Amino acid sequence: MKGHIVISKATIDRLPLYFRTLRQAQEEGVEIISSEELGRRIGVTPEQIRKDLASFGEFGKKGVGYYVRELIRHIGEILGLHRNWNIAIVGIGHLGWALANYRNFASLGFNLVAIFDVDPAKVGQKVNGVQVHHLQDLEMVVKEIGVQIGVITVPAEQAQDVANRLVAAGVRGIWNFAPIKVNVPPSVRIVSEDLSVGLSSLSYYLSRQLCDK
Amino acid sequence: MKGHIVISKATIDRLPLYFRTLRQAQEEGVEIISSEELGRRIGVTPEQIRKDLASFGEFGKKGVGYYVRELIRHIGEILGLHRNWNIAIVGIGHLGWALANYRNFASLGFNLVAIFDVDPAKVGQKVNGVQVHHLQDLEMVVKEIGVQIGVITVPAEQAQDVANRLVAAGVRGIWNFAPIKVNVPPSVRIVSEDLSVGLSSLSYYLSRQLCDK
DNA sequence: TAGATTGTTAATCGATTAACAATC
DNA sequence: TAGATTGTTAATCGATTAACAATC
Repeated sequence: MKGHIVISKATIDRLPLYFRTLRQAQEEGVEIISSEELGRRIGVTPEQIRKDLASFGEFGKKGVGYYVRELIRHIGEILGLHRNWNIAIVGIGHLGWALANYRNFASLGFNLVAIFDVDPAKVGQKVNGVQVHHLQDLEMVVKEIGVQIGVITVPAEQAQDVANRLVAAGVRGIWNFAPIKVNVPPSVRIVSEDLSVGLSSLSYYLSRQLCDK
Repeated sequence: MKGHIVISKATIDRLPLYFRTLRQAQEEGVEIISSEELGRRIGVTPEQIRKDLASFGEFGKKGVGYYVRELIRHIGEILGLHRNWNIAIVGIGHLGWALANYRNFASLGFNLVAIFDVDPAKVGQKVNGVQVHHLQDLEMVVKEIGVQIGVITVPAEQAQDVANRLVAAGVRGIWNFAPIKVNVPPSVRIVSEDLSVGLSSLSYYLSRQLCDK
C-alpha cells in the first residue's frame, strides 16, 4: 500500500468501472480473471488496469490473474464503499425522484436517509421508503441522522444556498446536479454531474461526421 | 478555422461549460467578458480558455475581451447545437422520466420526439407532450420521424439489444445511461453516463480525508 | 519445466501552464 | 500613447503505452 503517493484522478474514475464489471463477472460465476479479459469487458487496455491496481498493492497472482472475489473486496475498500455512507437528497423534482429510486446506490453501500423539499404536497410523504422533510429542517435532520453526503437536485438558482447550508450542517461531500458552479470550502469534497456536457459533445462529434463526408 | 487538426476531448468537454456560463452572463446583462472573468466563474484558468477557443478561431478582441453574444453563437455552432437534433428516449422508468422532463435539453436545441417502453400502462400515454410508443415499433418510428440520437435508459440487461436496434434503425449517436459497456459500430458515436463513478469517487476522497487526520 | 500473466520501469504521448509578442 | 487582453509558442507536467523481468 503506497499511502502518500497521489493517485491520478483518471485512475480513481476507472475503479468504479472495474468494481462494477468484476461484480458482473462474479455473477456469471467467474472466479479468476486476467487483466486482458477485464480490459476486454470494459474497453480499457490490460496494461492500464494492471498499472491502476498496482498503485494500491499487489492484488494479482503472476501467471494466474486476479481472484475476482478478493479484487472486488480490495477495490471496494479503496473506494470506501464498505463504510456505508448516509446520503440525503435535496430537491425531489424529476431528477431527485429518479435518484431516490436508483437501486444501484444501495448496492454500492450508500444509504439514502433523508429527502428535503419545499413543496408542502411532498413534505411528510415518503419516497422509496424515505421521509421527505421540509427544507427548513435541513440543518436539524442532517445533524441528527448524521448525513455525510448531500445530493443537490434543486434548480441552479438555489444550488449555492443549499450547498452552504449542507456544509454548515456538517456534510463532508456534495454530489451536485445543478447546472452551475457551486463553491464549497476546501475541507468539503464536491463532485458535479453535468448532463449537458455528454449530450453536447455527442452533438459536436455528429456534426463533424457530417462535414467529413 | 483549423479544420483537420484534432481537438482534444478535454477541450470539447469544456465547451458546454463555456456555453452555459456565457448564457448565464448574458442574462445578467454582460456584453463583453474576459477570459479572466469567464475562468473565474467556471473554475478554469484564463489561459486554458484562450487556448481552447483559439483552436477554433480568433473569437476575441485583444485588449478588450470576448463579445458574449458572438462567442455564444460561435461555440453553439462548434458544438452543432444549431442543428436541432431529434432525440428519442428508450425506457421511461424513473431516469427516463426525469430526462424527458429536463428543460435544459430543449434550450440546447435538442427536440425530444419519441419515447419507447414495453409497459402497456405507459404505451399510448404522453410524457411532457411526447408520445410513448411500444418498443416493438422502434425501427418504424425512428425512421419515420428521423431520430438522430437515441437515449438508453433501460436496465443493463436490455441495453445492448436496444442499442443494436437503434443503430439498425439509423440513429447516429447514442447517449447511454445503462451501467454496462455497450458496443456499437465505429460509424455510430456513443457517450455513456455512469452515475456510480461520481458517487464512488466522492466516497474515495472522503475516506482518505478520514485517514489523513 | 514451460506457459502465462503480473508488477514495474522506461519511452511516448498529450494536455496544461507559463511567458510573451501582437494588437486593440 | 499606455493599459489591457488576446492568441501562440515553448516549457512543464501528467497520464498512457510499451517492454520486460519476476514469478506463479
